[in-house]
Amino acid sequence: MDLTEANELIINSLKKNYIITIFCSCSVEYTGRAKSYIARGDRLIIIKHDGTVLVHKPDGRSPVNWMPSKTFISPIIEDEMLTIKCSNSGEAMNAKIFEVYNITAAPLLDIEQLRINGTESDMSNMIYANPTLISEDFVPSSREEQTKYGFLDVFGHNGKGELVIVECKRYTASLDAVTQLRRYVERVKKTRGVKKVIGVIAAPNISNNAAKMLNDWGFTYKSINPPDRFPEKEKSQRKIKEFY
Amino acid sequence: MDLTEANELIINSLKKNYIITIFCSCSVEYTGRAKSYIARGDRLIIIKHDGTVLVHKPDGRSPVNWMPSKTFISPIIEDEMLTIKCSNSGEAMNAKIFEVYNITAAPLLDIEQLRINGTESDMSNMIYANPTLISEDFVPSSREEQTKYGFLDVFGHNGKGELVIVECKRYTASLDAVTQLRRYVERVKKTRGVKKVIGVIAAPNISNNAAKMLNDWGFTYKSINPPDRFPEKEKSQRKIKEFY
DNA sequence: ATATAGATCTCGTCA
DNA sequence: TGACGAGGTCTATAT
Repeated sequence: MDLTEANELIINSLKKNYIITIFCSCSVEYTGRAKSYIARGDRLIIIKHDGTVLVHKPDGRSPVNWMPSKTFISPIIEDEMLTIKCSNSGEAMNAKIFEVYNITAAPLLDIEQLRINGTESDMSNMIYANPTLISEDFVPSSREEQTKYGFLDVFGHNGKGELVIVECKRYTASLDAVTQLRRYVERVKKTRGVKKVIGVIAAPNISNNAAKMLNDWGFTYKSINPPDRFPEKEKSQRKIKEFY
Repeated sequence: MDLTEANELIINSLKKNYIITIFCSCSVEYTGRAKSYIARGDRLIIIKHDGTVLVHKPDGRSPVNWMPSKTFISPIIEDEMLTIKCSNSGEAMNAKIFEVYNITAAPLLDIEQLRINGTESDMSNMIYANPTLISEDFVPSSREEQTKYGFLDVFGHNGKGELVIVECKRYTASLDAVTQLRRYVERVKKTRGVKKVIGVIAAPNISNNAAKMLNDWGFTYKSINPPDRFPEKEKSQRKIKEFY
């Protein structure tokens, strides 16, 4: 397709707030949070009506380059190339198009929103509703709340005056999860001025190193699967006991 | 476009390993790592030759639904709808297409790879090459290495026999950054059997809470801008001294 | 606007 | 293959 023709089509489609897909050969340079460059190759460029721009290689899940919504987009013919100039406050991306194979533009209407479950939030709700998943004596008092101690997945006590903090993870709990729990436990200890706070990791699995660190810090692990997931494969089940 | 015709076009394009874009009205259900559903709306579906599938709403940077590469894709006419059935080990996504506005399919060839700089890795390299950025007496001995102590951004000593660990962050250092540093410091202390290890956060900014935690743990903060970035705005500069 | 933490995170790397 | 950490992460939420 002729580049001048392509340029006009893009400009008209931008005016109409169409979503635009461009099959083309292009190079892309980016400056902003980092700097990047990719030499000429065949790619798919997507321009959305909110100013989002995506550049996709022929494979891979993630765009090789992109600009977030509210980006200012101005296509221009320059040096016999069609350059899509994109900029916002602090970032700039230029896609230099050498050849256009196809342009499609259309208005798309979508007022629906994704409904999802099986998230970490659902997991903490499940635990809140079924506290015996943690222990027989666990009494939850808040869930997923920005308390003055910070954001705690599930917070409560054990009926003996000891506070309990549960940190949920949907997958294998890592060192990060344990340090996170530790941070929460210490904050509550400090704020409440108590010596003992029970810290619990609730996750389907826990990594070897994380389990060791958990043990070092006197926390406990409870194997819990998040709701609405495929059952874990047996081989990936870890036995927490082996670490004690 | 007729759904049967669309179905055949998709099947043929899949056989040829083309990248396929579908402007359509569809609903999408997903089961796997979570469960999700989005009701009928206009969307752009992208199928790549490596088995990646993306479903994009008319706005927003991220796909509303997706399947990773190596997904098995089988389009089928069912109940007067064109369903794109996608599955791999553990996940399944079905896009039920009610109406097709446009299908474009083409072979794209791209052998180029993105070259990028200004990452955290570049930042640790910069510090390694210019140790006085941290302090006058800092002597780095390794950078970004998976040592037996774990992954350390920059590791060295101060010439007085005291070990120094530098954790780099490209943006405002958060509580997470401090807990991470703390984990590294303790690991090195334990492994080397020394009482004192100097922990340093190198970042352009640090959050208020992170600075307090840093102070509590006796670590230090050094304001350093990562290379190849736009200069920080003055207003966003934090004064570390106010926390001490 | 900043801070915080999750995500169907994705992606690379290294043991 | 799992573990670990970065990312131009993105996104939502709370302050």
